Amino acid sequence: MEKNVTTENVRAQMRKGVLEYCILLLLAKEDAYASSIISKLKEANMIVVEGTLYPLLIRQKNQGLLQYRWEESPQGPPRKYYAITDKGREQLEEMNNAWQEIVTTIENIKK
Amino acid sequence: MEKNVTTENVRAQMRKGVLEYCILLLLAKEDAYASSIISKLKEANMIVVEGTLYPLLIRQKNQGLLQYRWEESPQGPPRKYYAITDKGREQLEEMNNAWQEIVTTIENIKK
DNA sequence: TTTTGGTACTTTGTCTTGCAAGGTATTGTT
DNA sequence: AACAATACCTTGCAAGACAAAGTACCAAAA
Repeated sequence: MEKNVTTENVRAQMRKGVLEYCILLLLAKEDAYASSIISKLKEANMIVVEGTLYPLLIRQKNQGLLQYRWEESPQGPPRKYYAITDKGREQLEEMNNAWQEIVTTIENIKK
Repeated sequence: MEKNVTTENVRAQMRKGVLEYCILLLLAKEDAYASSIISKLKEANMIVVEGTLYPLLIRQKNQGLLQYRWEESPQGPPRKYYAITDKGREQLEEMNNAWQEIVTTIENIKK
């Protein structure tokens, strides 16, 4: 079944708006490093690539929503584990509200 | 309770991803001109300004999703009424699916 | 010990898009 | 004529997503 380019664009654009939200949701459950975040999001159908994620993590860290620590990897270079901060959890609550609002708004417009 | 700048940004970003979707949803119900679209979206809590909407309508028209006709206004200059096309309705279906997927994805990530 | 392959992090350049701000045009009222 | 209200449109800037290319580390094979 051909999912044409336009269709992919539609999905991509919608994903953009919730990407930061997804990152915080994931990190609220457990610490993770960039590559593992990409895998997890992929599993959940939310495609992200490195060039998107790395700058995004840095932005969120600079905003004080995240912090990180280096950890040895069983194989390969060390990993930069990100953890959500208290401020990040506050922001996450805002995002939960914002998300709920958007969902409601769409439902209203559909009526 | 102060809704700070950050909070507004969070909402704004989420809205972005679904703006085009909202336009098509509205126009699928009835034809409308730009100013009225802005009012309707505002009512539904989805703030859009002219500088965003006009280029967006033009893009959607250029993609063949919309068409327009001029109509006299009871007062003031003529209005450019936009109507959704068949192609637009196809696209809208895609967007309905995409939206549903995103909602499901978020729910999955929350688990 | 050099090479290869896998893992991970980072940066650069391009393109799209949202938006503030300013502009143009039409009509009716003062 | 001047003004106010309604509409439409454009410009310039900034943010962000992503492809692509680059850097670095480690272990195992050659």
